[in-house]
Amino acid sequence: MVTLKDIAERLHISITTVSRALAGYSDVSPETIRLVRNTATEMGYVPNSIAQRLQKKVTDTIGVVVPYSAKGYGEPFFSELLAGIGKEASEQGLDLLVAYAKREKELSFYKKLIDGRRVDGFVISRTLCHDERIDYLSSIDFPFASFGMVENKQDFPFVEEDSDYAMACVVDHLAGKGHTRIACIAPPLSVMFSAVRLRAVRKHMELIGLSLPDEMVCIGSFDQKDGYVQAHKLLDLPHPPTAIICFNDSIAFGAINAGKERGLSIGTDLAITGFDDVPMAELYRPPLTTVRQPIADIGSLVTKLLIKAIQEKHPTYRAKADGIEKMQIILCPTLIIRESS
Amino acid sequence: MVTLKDIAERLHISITTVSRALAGYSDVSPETIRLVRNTATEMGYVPNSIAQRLQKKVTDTIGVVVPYSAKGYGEPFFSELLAGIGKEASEQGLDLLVAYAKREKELSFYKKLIDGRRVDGFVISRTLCHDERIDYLSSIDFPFASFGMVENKQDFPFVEEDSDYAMACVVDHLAGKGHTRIACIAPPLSVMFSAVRLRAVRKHMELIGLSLPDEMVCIGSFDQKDGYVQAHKLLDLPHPPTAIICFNDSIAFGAINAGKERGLSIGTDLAITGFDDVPMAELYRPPLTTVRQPIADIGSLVTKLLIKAIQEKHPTYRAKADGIEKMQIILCPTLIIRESS
DNA sequence: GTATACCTCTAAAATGTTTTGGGTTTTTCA
DNA sequence: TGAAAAACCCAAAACATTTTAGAGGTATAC
Repeated sequence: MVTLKDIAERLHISITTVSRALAGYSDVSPETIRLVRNTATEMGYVPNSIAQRLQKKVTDTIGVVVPYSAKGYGEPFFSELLAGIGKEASEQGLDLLVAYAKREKELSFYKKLIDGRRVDGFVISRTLCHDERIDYLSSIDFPFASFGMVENKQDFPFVEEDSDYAMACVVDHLAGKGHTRIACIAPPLSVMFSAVRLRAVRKHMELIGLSLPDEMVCIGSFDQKDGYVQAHKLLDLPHPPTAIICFNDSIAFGAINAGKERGLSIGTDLAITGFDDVPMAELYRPPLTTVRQPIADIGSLVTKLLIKAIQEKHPTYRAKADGIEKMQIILCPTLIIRESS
Repeated sequence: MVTLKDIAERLHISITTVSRALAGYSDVSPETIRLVRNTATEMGYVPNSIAQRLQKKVTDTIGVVVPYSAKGYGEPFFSELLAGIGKEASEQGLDLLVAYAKREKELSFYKKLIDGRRVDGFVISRTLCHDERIDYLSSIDFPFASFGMVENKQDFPFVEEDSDYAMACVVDHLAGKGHTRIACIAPPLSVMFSAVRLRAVRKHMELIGLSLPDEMVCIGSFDQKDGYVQAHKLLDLPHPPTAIICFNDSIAFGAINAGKERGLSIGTDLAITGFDDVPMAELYRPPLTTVRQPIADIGSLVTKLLIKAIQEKHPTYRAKADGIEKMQIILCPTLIIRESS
């Protein structure tokens, strides 16, 4: 492996000059710069990134901790988000370090990566209303950006969707079809997006004169199986709903299956909506009415926010988040109406 | 941040001794070891992994390059595999570096990560019959392990499923239901698994006296949309098939949709089988008959193979692949019969 | 009583880079 | 012609660790 020293010896100049020539400092003559750069490429020089990192006290790496539970790994949500983050990182010349941690060990992974100086910052997703990751990272002033806000804190970089608007669209759409008994299937309300979406649904139903009684709100998990179970519960009620708002697409797929199993015609007898618009939504039968959130693009956006946050600590940071002004971004999602409603 | 030097100064001993005490060398007295370790934890010492890496010439990081095309990111296949790799890596104390590269830039990402000495080895997946990644890595003797073999080379670590057996099961199952006009929808045959599976299907059909004419073999892409298109093509034939073997689950979902659209009853009029058994397979309507490959577990297994390969270069490597003997592993998949056939 | 082995510790080198703080030569301008 | 300024270059320190090679002392063996 060829090093700066090798180049220096070959050209009979100092290592310093080689380093500065490659970096394009103005106190190196244009000739020398040209000469050094040519020899470097000719000799196949590639900087040793580890040595660079040791010296610069920067890792050029961003971290993502993906939680996993025993029952299953990759929810489509995380893989989409990861792809967006990874794409942006790769384009900016940053490495993406992914750690898979059991839920209960999650925070210790953040600590380990920070203490080992292995990442410059984190992308956080699926925030909780009170999120210990965010509390911890803010408390030690370590750079991060998140997809999702939290209940008690506002002064950190995040991307959030306008749930109020999204749910208003969904409720209006269903009410417009004549539905009055509308139910919800939600993940645990400790999860920020779940709490926010439920609040939004309730608010808009009341606004248009509908009520959302407690038995019409089912709290479960994130996945299809749970959507199936919760939908059956709802349909077992003495006055079952005619429309079910599911807080993500996986849940909605499960709910559709439950409805079908009871011989209901999804879209006419029973309306079902999702949230996210994962690729499968369009291709499911019937195709799912849902709220589009371009998750991969959001991943890129959060990454840009993170880069900006890191830059403020390291003004000479290699990656630049051009065109990013605000530290908090609220996206406006769109309702995609398909046959399930 | 506390360093070895800080500990050494506090205890009035040398940096060397601190280092060796923490590492548990036998030429440090038990007392000193105890003292040093206590002070280290008390002071909150965490080794600077970058400095360690520079010295040890090892990164404790494994790399995965995920290809993406313009139209879509995370196929379920990659996210499952990634989860398995990540889980294993995290358990072994290794970092997982994920790069997202456009197909045409894929090889250059490998080179970049190697030249920048950023990973100790790679996990490769979805091999091609002639795979330039494998050619390159073997040629420079850089450690890797793959999910999938290649046509012209046998002496590298890989995990492969027994396609011959799997396809024999599928063909027997369909033939047992009385199907004689059986078709295939396959990804490009330059992809190793696609070529191998097609060969296996053909072989077993001939073995039981059936033929697989050319018009019954559709070559397309990997995704649902393509499955849909190809299935329509097959059903447009003068003598359409009564069973379609899809070479992965996504393709099968698309084929099911195409069949439904024509008013065919999937499972009775038209049998459809998939491959992989992704979580959605069980939950699709109708549930998909498919070949189970535990992709996440395979990810872990390939990672273990990789660790073993790295160990052979660095006998002192931190991660150990215990219980891994062979360098090539052929897994026996199982046919999961559901309602789609 | 001397040689040997052993136990415990350490100074210095090495890893490959960037930065600091000059140093030397050449150019510019009065 | 002399002084100041500019242009170009470099030695050494620093980053935090591990390894090498050996020092100094005590215990063991003959």
